[in-house]
Amino acid sequence: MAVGTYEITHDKILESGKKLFLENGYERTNLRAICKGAGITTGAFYRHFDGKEALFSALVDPLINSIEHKFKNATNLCLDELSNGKLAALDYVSEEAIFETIDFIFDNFDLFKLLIDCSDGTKYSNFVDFIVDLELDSMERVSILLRKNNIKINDVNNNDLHIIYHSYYSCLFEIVLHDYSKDEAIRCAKTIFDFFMAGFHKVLGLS
Amino acid sequence: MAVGTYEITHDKILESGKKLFLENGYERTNLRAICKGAGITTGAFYRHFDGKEALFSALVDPLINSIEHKFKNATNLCLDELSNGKLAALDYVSEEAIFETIDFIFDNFDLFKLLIDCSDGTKYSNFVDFIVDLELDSMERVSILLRKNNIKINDVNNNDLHIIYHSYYSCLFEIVLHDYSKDEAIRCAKTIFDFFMAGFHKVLGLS
Amino acid sequence: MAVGTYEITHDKILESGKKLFLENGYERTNLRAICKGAGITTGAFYRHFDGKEALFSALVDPLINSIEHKFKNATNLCLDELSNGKLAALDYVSEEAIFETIDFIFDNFDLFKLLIDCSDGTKYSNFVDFIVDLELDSMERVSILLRKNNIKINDVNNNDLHIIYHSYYSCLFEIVLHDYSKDEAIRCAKTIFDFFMAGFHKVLGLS
Amino acid sequence: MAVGTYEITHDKILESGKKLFLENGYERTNLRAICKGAGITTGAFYRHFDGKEALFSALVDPLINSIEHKFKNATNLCLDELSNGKLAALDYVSEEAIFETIDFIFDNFDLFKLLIDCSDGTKYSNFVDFIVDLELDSMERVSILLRKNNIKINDVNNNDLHIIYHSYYSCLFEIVLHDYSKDEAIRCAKTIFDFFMAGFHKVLGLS
DNA sequence: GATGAATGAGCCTTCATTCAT
DNA sequence: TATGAATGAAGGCTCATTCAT
Repeated sequence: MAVGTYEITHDKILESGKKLFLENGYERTNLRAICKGAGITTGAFYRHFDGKEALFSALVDPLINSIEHKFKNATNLCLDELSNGKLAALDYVSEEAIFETIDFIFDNFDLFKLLIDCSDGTKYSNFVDFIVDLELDSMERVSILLRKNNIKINDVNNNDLHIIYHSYYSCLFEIVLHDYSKDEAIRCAKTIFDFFMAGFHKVLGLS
Repeated sequence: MAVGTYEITHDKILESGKKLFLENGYERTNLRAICKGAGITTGAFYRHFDGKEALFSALVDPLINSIEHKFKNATNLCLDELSNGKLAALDYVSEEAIFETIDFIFDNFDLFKLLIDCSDGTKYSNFVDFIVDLELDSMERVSILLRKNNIKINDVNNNDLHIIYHSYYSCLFEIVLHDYSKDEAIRCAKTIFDFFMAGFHKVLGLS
Repeated sequence: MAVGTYEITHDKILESGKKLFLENGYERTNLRAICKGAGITTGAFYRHFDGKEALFSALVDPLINSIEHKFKNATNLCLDELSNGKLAALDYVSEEAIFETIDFIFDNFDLFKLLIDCSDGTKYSNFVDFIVDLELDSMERVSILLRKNNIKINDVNNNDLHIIYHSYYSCLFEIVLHDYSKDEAIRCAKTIFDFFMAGFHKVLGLS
Repeated sequence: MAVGTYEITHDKILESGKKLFLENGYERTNLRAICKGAGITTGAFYRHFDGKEALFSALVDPLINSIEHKFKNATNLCLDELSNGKLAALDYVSEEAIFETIDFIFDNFDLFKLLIDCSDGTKYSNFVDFIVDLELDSMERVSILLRKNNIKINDVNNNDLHIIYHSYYSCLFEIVLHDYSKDEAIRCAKTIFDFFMAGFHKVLGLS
């Protein structure tokens, strides 16, 4: 598969942009620096992206889509199993699931860092809230099914839940962003899993 | 105590700065607007503050100092009591303590919001980490004393603790920043207290 | 009346802008050149005007308002006299009136040139149409009154009238913009008055 | 006559250029858009035209030449007939002639619109003046001959004549540019013919 | 001491044109 | 010969800060 100069430059811009956004944040990064980093002039940039925000989006949108997809799939899987009477699906927030998430974050380390730490001034500045909303949507659909199956689950105020899940995801992201090695991250994840599961059981009233 | 025009102007600048930083964030707020809001000229501004960042510091440093002070006092009190054999001090992260914290945050609502949500681009952008470091310093000194008294407490990796406490404080701040009324905030705090205490007990191995 | 440096600079910008807009047209004039002509930096410019188009508006709006005012007054005067039975008011497009108009255009020579020849790219690019609309509005109100007084006036298609009046006003403006001396302009106006009056009488069926 | 791909591309560029110039005017149209519209690359464009202005010229020059030709022919015809004693030639500004002109403008609608409304920023921006100069040249030659034949014709100042004819042609073009249907345009032309003929007779002193 | 006009470097973006491939 | 990526100068505009008055 031949790769033309367009693709090469395109990637150089993405790379340079990612590097500088990570270093300085979105707003404090200027286009000239990105272009210099990519070895091109500012004029050339606009052949590849519509502007600074578009570059940020190009970096980050694939991850956003991937996350949405993952949530949708996980939820559907969970609902299917519950419909089929397999209550074990409840454990979809299992230790295993967390490790998968850690894996996923590690695989997209830079992009997560971009979204969490460097997105101030873009439409992505509330990324964690976006994730939490996905989670709560999913949770609500699962809860309805659980109650139909006469499984008790505490009725927690939705805003409180939001805050708790915000905390949970922030925490997950912190693991990765703390410059842990992956092994350390996994060890840490175990601790955090214990920590939060205790909380979830307490608050949601899971047995 | 007479208050001269200097002080009046000074306060007006602080107020205008606070208002605009809260609305737009540090970076997207411009000095001219702050001056206009304070009813002064840009030239006059520099008689009061060394620049934009200095204004932000002036707003926020008192709170920072106050927090440092509070931590130091609480820690010393705790250590004193432990030295005197009163182990109940362990409960200093009690429900009551959380309510005190909530109170404190509410009393300094704007400044906390400034530090947490609007400090991007200043040296305060990692405010929560600063808080967590205070907490962990305190904790370490307490732990040492506890172990001397043969009270078992799990040995948790310091970075993991950092992450967990980061999560904890983020969560506390979120309560306030969610535009809850104070009553709602207190109700929410109860939930969150239950949630996190479960986690702390689990991870620290408190009985 | 003291004139501060602000006013001096303000006027210098207006002057420089007018000069360059007249020389190159709105679009081909750049702000840096205007500023250079005014002896200031681009930054200083924005203390005086919100931007390039705002500068153009500042130059031209007083004239626009003045024209609107003139039309309103003339129309009301005419309607009053007609109501009082003074049919001579019909002659408000008299030779005398044209000379007044010529005077007025000469007194605002640069601004008219700006609006007619140099406004491409601004919201004023259809200035002559604006004038014609004022004229036709006025005309319609007068016509209604005339017909009430049983004075016959041909019913000309409104679009045709628009075109004719467009032609008439373009012509008036051309007199001035042709770099005539005022004396020559007045002589020319006489010719043009004869020319157009013949046409108006023919088409409107005035006796 | 075979038409190669070169010719096809050439025409596509002309078409795309015409379309976009008409939509946005010369200056606000950019070459990249023209190329995109023609389905070619910017590089290819320069194989066909020397630049943006050259493209505009290529669109418009044939019409300019055709107009010049028409004027020359009409003048010569008129002069011939006058030489032969056929004074009726004077009527070459007849109703019929106007309709012919209207026809001609309609047949070249886009190009006229280009020259009149969209040529700002090109050397064609004073198209109407160009036409008027042709008319006046012609007129002068006819006038000389008329006077030789002892036919009286008022001696009108040349600049005044320029202004009047400018008005006349602007008006003619307005008919077409007003988005009239052809039938409406012809009706309007009748009105305008009456209007201007009255003026011409008055000013030139034609019987 | 206060004023506020001015600075000047910097920002993002546009575009006719060129030239290595 | 055609491509289209790249140029590079210019555009309008912003803003923390300075300094003559």
